[in-house]
Amino acid sequence: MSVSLRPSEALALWHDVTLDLVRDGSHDFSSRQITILLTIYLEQPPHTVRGLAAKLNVTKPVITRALDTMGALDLVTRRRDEKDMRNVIIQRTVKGALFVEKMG
Amino acid sequence: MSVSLRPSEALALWHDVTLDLVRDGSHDFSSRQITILLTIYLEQPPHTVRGLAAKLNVTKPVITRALDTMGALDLVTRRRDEKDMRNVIIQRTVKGALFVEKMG
DNA sequence: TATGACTATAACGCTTCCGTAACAATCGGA
DNA sequence: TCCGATTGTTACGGAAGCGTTATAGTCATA
Repeated sequence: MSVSLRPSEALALWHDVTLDLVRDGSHDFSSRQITILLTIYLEQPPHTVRGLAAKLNVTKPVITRALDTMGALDLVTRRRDEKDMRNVIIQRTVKGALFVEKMG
Repeated sequence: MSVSLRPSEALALWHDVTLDLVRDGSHDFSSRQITILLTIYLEQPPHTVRGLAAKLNVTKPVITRALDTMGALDLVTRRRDEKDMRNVIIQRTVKGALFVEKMG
């Protein structure tokens, strides 16, 4: 299944999605949080705090805090890297996958 | 010009756009603010504070605050309704139109 | 093993946003 | 002409995010 759309229609589609997210009111994510979530679920793993911070051009505490809040909602999980215990590997969850898929 | 895409590709596109917005760091809008902005520029006017609040399912002060911050950036303007001085009509600006178009 | 580099996180003060509640201005009908 | 209803805004206390800085744990190498 695919759709064909012009930029204006893409904006309208985007508008509809964010409108639903805002109207729903269940979660109140910031733009950064949504971007982090999409990065985790759309780009190839493994993801680390440092890697995400570098990719999004933000500081590391921003990533840590976002993972805290999303982890509390069970949208993301953290695990220490067995190979290098300094690293933290961000893992996807079923709930998070369903959430992202729902956006699509 | 148009593109054809499946839901997963739409998510990827969305990801790219928000990623650019976050990486750029020029403005740091919340999801609500972006949704309000898109509503103003994509849906048919006139827009009022009460109307936007009802449509987005948020309280009126949320709209007022968003209009304050976006008005400071010249992305939106307010004007009293001549017919009913209680109402405030939200108007688009050239700068705001360019910003929204840039997103598309 | 001792030291410096590197990772993620915690602590701090600051800013911004939230919802509730109160407020002033305006409308419209009794 | 009042007076209740409606509109947008402001005030307030609390919650959450930010960047900088400091800290604890881990690695790697001399």
